[in-house]
Amino acid sequence: MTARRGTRVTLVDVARLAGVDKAIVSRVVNEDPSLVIRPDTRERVVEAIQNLGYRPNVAARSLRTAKAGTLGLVIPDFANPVYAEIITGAESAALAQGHVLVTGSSTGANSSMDRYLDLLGQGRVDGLMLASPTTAHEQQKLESLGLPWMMVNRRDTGDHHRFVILNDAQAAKLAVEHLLELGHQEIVHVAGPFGADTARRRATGYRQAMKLAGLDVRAESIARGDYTPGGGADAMAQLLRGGVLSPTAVFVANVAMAVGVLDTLRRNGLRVPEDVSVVAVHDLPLAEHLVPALTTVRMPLQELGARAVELLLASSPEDEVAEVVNTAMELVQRESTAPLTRD
Amino acid sequence: MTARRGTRVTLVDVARLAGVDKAIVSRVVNEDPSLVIRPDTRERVVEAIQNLGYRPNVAARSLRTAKAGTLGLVIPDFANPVYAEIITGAESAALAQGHVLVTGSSTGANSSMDRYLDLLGQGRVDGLMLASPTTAHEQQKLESLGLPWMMVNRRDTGDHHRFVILNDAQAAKLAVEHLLELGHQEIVHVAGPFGADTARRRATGYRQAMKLAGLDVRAESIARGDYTPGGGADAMAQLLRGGVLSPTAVFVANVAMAVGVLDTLRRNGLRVPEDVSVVAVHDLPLAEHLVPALTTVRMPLQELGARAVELLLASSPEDEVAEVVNTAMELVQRESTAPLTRD
DNA sequence: AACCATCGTTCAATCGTTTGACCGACAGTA
DNA sequence: TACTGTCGGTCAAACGATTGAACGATGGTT
Repeated sequence: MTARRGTRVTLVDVARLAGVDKAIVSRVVNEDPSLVIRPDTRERVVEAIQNLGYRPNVAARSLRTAKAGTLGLVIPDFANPVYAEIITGAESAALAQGHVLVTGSSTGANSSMDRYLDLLGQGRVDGLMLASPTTAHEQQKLESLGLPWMMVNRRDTGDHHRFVILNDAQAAKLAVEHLLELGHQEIVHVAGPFGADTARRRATGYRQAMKLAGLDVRAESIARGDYTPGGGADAMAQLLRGGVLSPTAVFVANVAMAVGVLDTLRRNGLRVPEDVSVVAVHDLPLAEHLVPALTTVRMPLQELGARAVELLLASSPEDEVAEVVNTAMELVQRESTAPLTRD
Repeated sequence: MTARRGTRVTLVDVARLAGVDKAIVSRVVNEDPSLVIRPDTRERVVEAIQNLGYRPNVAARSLRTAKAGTLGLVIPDFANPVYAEIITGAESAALAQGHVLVTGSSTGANSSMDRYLDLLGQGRVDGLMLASPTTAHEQQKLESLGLPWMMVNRRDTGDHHRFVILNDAQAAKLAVEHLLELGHQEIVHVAGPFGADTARRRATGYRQAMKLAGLDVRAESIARGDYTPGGGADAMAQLLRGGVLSPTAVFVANVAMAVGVLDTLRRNGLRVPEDVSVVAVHDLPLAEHLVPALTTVRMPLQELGARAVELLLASSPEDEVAEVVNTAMELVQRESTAPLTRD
């Protein structure tokens, strides 16, 4: 209640009011198990803390303990809703463990990755999660910070094993199996860019599911886009042009490209889902509002973020971290997929 | 180059290597203007810093200076792209001034606003920006922290004057004037929720623009939604039902509601833009991918975030802060608006 | 020759917590 | 009585950077 503005309340103030040494107060605050104390003394201390509105000073504590109580997360772009989900999951996991999450984007005007590493590598964070593409030079810098770090939703090509990813292949299989169940056989794939390992895994899942169903996948059945609407539109156009057989269904590697795919189909006079079914990975709010509403496979991105935090907090800089989060995925069926209708 | 893992390099290490006192090193690092030093000494110091890869310890510095070098931003939800823009702007402004931005959401599982204030009010941040709704109790708590703080894109009803907002009325006027220029007169408004002051200002702008054009605004010309697609759909349905005259154009208070508005219009057999034109505030990536692509008024949200940071860093807890960011807004014309065609 | 100013640098207190070491009082035991 | 062991605390040294004050050397002035 007594919240004096301006004056910071310290351990000493509390100790004085409670008539004990500050060491006692510190141990009470931190619930030191080695502390033996009379109940009434503890009472006095707790009361004094309440009365003065004492809050431990983070800087002093960090200085002493060499722990910041903070984790860093670097993402490419705040506007991408995929990262929003990762952030949300990471944030609440961090909070649950008494840590604060600092999220930075690596593409801002003056916020290069390098700049961030400089800022964060001074004891400001206890660990770092990277959902952004990272150069070898940056990785080296990371190593030199002596912090635990890991890639999130991204598996790097180096010899490091420090990542948490999702089961993208499984998601792709779910999507393709849905199309198969609807009777489709001419299923093409709009894949993600070469550099993205999520794209690679989704393509693999597509191939596996097709193979399992006894269907061929020819080179012309796959076109690569860059995870943007424009890229998706182009890739779809290419598939329509090149194919000998006309596809009755499309599996798209992400929702952004699906937007372009829908557009290309519409421009070519193809109705969705009457003429062509479309399904994409992963479910985003946007998917519901497209016309037609998009069928998707929802991936556990929040859990990915949360798991990353847990692993980070439990690891040393030297530890290997390699995990595939295998929480169940869910097919979200909307208007863009329908049973095959033979003309 | 010499980046020893594990061992932290301190001022003393640098001082020893350079053969000077640590005070000198500190002053060199901080570019203390009162420092007089021989060029060759400075050289030695700088070199030692480089060689050891010295980075000042933030905790120690914070403890001594009572500054954290960090600003806090609390938003309701990371998934909302409106906040993504504010974050981006705030982040790069903060970085430009050598500060780190900590962004937290107030709606997460265990991340109530209260919890955040607890975590941040321990010297972890030098100031706080709130883009979330705030209770009186929370505001009181804020005051007791003795930090400078302000509301962002939200003006509170209290007697405080601590906010940065945009010129929402002006945005609304731009939108309505666009419709007027296209020849529309029966222009209705799907407004935002009662609690949101942005909604109030946009409604005011709508009224002003109509009045300026010599047009009446009757009560039935405005319906309130809750800034969600569902709310927009309902509000539009209400406008179609209640009105004596059928509207030829709709001004929608945000893009999320516009999604629902488009849906309701479609379900009622009205084509956009042939039968009804639709324009919304503010421009989001999503707007481009709706069918039809949505005409919007782009607001300077990044600048809002940036300006908030600047004002925060330049203010004391006692200062009043009340600013309307007046950067030019822009009408982004797409497919959802067209000239009035008289049947 | 004594004095003073300036330059370039060192000294040392301080920020608020944490934590191992230490210590007096009291009870139980031999 | 002397000794040992717990209980309930106190003491003080860190952690690393900042910053006002002090200080020795040098050169110039009178």
